[in-house]
Amino acid sequence: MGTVRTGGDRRARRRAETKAEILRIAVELMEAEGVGGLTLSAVARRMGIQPPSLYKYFASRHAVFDALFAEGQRAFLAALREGATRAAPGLPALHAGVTNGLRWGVANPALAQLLFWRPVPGFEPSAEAYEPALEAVALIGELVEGAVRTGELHPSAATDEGREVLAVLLAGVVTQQLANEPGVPFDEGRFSRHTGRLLEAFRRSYPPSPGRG
Amino acid sequence: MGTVRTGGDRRARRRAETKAEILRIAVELMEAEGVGGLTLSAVARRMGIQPPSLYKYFASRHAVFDALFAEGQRAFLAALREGATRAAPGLPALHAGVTNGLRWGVANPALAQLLFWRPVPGFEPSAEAYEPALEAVALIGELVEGAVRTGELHPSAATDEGREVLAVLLAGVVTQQLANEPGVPFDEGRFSRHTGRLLEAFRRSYPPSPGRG
DNA sequence: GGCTAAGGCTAATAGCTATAGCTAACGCTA
DNA sequence: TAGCGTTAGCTATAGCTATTAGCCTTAGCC
Repeated sequence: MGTVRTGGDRRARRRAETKAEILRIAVELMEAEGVGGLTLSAVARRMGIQPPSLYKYFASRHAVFDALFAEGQRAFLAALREGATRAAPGLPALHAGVTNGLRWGVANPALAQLLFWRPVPGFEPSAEAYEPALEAVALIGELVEGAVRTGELHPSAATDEGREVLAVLLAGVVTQQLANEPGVPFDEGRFSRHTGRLLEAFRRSYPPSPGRG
Repeated sequence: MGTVRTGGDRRARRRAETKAEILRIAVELMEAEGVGGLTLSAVARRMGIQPPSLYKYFASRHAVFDALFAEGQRAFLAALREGATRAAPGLPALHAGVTNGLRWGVANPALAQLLFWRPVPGFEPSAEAYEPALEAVALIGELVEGAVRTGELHPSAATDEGREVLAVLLAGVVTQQLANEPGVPFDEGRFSRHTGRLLEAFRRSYPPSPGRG
């Protein structure tokens, strides 16, 4: 069927640029109107084209959300990684990674809501989009294990239990901050400013020498 | 301008019943389709009437959400109170109240999402609907103060900081449980089952005799 | 028992997603 | 550089949605 396209350089680049522009505008609108309030019509208006033209780039509104979910997961994972590698291995890396992840979440409320809540009825991320989420979970697990290896946390921190408790803390910070003080930066947030305190409580819940907690 | 209706017994009761039925069906649909996915058309279909007829009972879709928000807040507050009064004053009351509140949240996912997240674009609860939320915050504050008075928590727990940290823990449990394991009951939830552990961590963060934590 | 208002209806508007099918021009390939 | 296929736009349309306007019947209060 037809010629196999090997080159397609310029066209492919234009197409990728347009897709990126659609996603960029979508995020802007989601931050203004709410994640579930995104309409393709509004995106098209902003771009100066007609709504059906968007379907040349994304198969459906859900496909746009899926691309945003994937983009968000990758960015969140990158934030975790970047924070973790900036600090010394062990507890400092865990602390810095998680804090940088939360910082990203507060700075990117629309994408963060897409990742942590279920704001779009009927939307479920595809397996590909969800893959970096698994990586993020794995990375956090490794960071906890690192702190166990350095003797800063009890080994029981690196179990399902420990990871789940940590996940609750992270989700709690992002949720409260985004739900109650949208737009307020991380360092000034009435809830996000307790991140350090909460991680400290986590540490104290898994003291390296058992029996002293 | 017309006659002032003082009686209106039967009519008023029928009307109240119909409004309650609308809200009941709305909750059912929200649990099935997602909170933001509620449509008045679906409610009307389920009731066997035409969509415009619903406007005799609620001024708009947002008004339905407002009524649900108010109902949810009252129920959540009641759950907190009921749990708290069942246990001994002090830390047990705080523990029991908060746990019962979370239990309500997990058992009522649609209403809980409406209270804790922002799932409906453009919807902001009215002042009346929000009033019980302030009461709930006040009640939790009183429970913390109670535990301070009994010497089970450090006085600093009864500050904005302590209340905010507690709020993060509660929001975290509900968020993770509802987002990742919808439908799973409280006692079996991968996240909700850590409620006790998290409250214990909170307690340990505010030990009565300072300097030992 | 009569009148009023409640509570249903249909019709119509405007906005949404999504599909179908048309057309012009972009840019790859020969 | 000429040709041609694909792309990326368009309009029209179907089938949803919320919401308003206006009609009409009947329940039930006084």
